[in-house]
Amino acid sequence: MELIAERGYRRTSLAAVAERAGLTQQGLLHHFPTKELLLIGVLEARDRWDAAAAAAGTWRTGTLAQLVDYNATRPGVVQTYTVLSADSVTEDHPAREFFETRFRAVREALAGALRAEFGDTLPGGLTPERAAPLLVAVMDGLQLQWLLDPENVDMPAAFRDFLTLLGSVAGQDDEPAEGPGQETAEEPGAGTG
Amino acid sequence: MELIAERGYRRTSLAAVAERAGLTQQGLLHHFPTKELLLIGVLEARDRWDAAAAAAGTWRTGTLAQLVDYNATRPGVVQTYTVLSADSVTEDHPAREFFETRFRAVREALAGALRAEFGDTLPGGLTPERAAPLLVAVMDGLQLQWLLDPENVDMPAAFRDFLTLLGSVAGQDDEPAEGPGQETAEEPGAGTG
DNA sequence: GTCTATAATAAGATAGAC
DNA sequence: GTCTATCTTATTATAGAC
Repeated sequence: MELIAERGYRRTSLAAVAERAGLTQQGLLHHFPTKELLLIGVLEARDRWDAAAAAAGTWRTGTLAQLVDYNATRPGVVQTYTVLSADSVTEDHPAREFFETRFRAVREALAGALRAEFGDTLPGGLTPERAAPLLVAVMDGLQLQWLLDPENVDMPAAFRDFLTLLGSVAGQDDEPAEGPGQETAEEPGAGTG
Repeated sequence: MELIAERGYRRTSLAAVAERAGLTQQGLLHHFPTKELLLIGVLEARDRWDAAAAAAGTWRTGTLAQLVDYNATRPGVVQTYTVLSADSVTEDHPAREFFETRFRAVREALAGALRAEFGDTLPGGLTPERAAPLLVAVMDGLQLQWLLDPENVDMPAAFRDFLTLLGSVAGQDDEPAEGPGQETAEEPGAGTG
C-alpha cells in the first residue's frame, strides 16, 4: 500500500515491494504468485481494515465529515486510493471489477444513510439515490484537488460546504472546519471506502 | 491521446504510439526526444484544442452542463483526463505541475463564472470561491464513477442535480437530462478542462 | 518459506545510414 | 525526417537448492 501510494501500481515493482517488506522478490512471489494477485491482496486487506467504516448502516453525514477529516491526515492512503481507482478504468486492469463493485456498494450505502437522516426528499427535490453519487463524487474529486494542492484546497472545509448544500446541519456544528483531524479516532478508510 | 486514454500514460509505449501514428519509434523520437516531452506535447495540444472552452469569461453553469453532455459522448477523452490527472499526483510525475496549475486556474475561472451568474452569495451562504472547488470535484468525481459504470451512473443528469443544489435553474430547463449529446457542437474539452 | 540463479521480455533511448 | 540496428536497463516470472 505504501509503495502504490508513492508510485502508483504500475510503477511499483515486485522487487521494491519485497525490499520494503524485508525479503527478496522471489520470497514475495511465494506468497503472491503474480503481481496482479498481490494487488488484489492489497485491496482485500484494505477492505478488511475498513470493515468498521463499511458498517454503512450506522453512517451519517457527520460520520462522513469525520472520515474526510481523518483522510486529510493520511495523504499516502488517499493517494493510493485516488491513483488506483482512476488507473482501474483502463483496459484489462486487474482492479477494475473491484472498484466497479465497490462504488456501486458505496452509492447504495450512502443512499441508505441519506434516507435515514433526511427521509425521502432532499433539497432541490433530490432523492437519496440521486444525491448519493454526488456525495461520492465530491469526496473523490476533492481528494484529487487536495493531493495536488493541499495549501490551496481545504478538503474538510469544502466537504462540509457540500453537506451544507445538502441541508445537513453537520456542516456547521459537527466539527471545526479545519480541525486537528481525528488523531484519537483510529478509524481507517480512504476515499469513499 | 487515444493510446493514453486506452492504457494510461505509463503503460503506453513509444512503439505503440509510433505505430498508431504510422512511423517507427525512432521516427517519433525525432519529434519528441523523450517520452516525457511527448506527454507534455499531448497536454499542450489538448490545451490548444480547448482554447474555446478556456474562454472562461463566458462560462455559465449552463455551459458547464453542455460540456458534461459533450464529455458523456467521448469516454476516451474523459478517460485520458481522469487517468492522467490522478496519475500526476505520484512522485516526480512529469504532468504534476501541469495539473496543479490547471486546477488552480479552473477553480478561479469557475469562481468568476459563479459570481457573474449568482453574485457574491450562493445557497448555504457559500461564496463563489468556496463553491468552485465543489463544482470541479463533482465534475471529476462523476467522471470516475461514470467511466467505471456508465449503465448505472447518468453523469449529465447527476451534474444537473448538483447545479440544482447550487440554485441554478439551468438544471431544469437548459437541456434534457439524458439528451443525445451535443453532436453538432464541436466544442471540445474533458473534465474540468 | 526463503534463497540464488536465470530466463524471457519489454521498454526507453542512442548511433549512424539514407 | 525517417529508417535499421543496437544498447542498456528494468521487470515479471520460473527453476531448483537449502
